[in-house]
Amino acid sequence: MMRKRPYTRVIERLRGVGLRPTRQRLGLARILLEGGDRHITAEQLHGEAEECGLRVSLATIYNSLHQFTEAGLLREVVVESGRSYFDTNTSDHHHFYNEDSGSLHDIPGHKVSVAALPEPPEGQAIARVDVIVRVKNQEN
Amino acid sequence: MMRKRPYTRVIERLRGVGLRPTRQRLGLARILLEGGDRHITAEQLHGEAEECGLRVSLATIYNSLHQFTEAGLLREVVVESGRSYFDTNTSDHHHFYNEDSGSLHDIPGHKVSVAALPEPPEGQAIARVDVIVRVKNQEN
DNA sequence: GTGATTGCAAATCTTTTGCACTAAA
DNA sequence: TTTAGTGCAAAAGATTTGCAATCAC
Repeated sequence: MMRKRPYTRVIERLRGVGLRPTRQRLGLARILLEGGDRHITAEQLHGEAEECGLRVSLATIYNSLHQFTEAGLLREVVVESGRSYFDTNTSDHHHFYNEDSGSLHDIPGHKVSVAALPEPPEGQAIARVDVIVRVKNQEN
Repeated sequence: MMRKRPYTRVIERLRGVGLRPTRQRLGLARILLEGGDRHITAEQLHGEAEECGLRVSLATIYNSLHQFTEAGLLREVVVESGRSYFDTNTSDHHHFYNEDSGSLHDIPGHKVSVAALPEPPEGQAIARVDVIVRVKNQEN
């Protein structure tokens, strides 16, 4: 009833992190930020954009994913060389990664405790701690 | 004094995991297994092989790295999409990864404790838990 | 011998780049 | 306007593949 300008929230969100809300960024942000938590590759996002009727080149997909990540709207998850996943859940958490299927699932941060980390080498500061629990199907 | 056949140990090691000790595999195994603990890429290993006067194609480097990993002689460490590191230390441990320099350092397994892991999803078993402590140079 | 292994070159796949064109402010 | 953003096509890497030649046993 009150939504005269339906995407106001996403537009504000982009502006808030210093990104001009172009048609492409707006469309991608809606796909990424309005669904629930998910893990997506550049190629998948490209496919979803097309399904939504949004015309975006792969180059722009990559640009946007990196800009969103830099801005803190996404988080990059590296579990497999040669393919990057982007996680729409930016809160403190870790991952289950199934090496057979390639599927990723969140583990809430409070479910894992990493204790007694050693000090990082001189002149370096911890940016993040990633815990990846690699699982396999029991059949194999 | 007693070493009539100098590479016997490496040959046995390869045979032990079911790999025929060819000239290439033997040379690579010596580079990889006889130095201390290290993290190496396919390209780096290729370079070192050449320095040692060992002629090996990149295809064989990749084949060998994967065969050695499968056999438990190496461990693959994924910290960055688009580049694989192979770790000659196969004991229980984790890693510091410097995102500025790309350098990897071991953290002994007993220095980190991961507590209270949730059960993996139905029908799946934990294969390994990787902890990657991402650090950055303080200047940046 | 003969089956495993290798090398080469081409192919594949993901990601990045350069630059002319387009659009947001 | 004018500067940021986009698309395209080409380039760049890393890794894989197909297949004939070679090697270990």
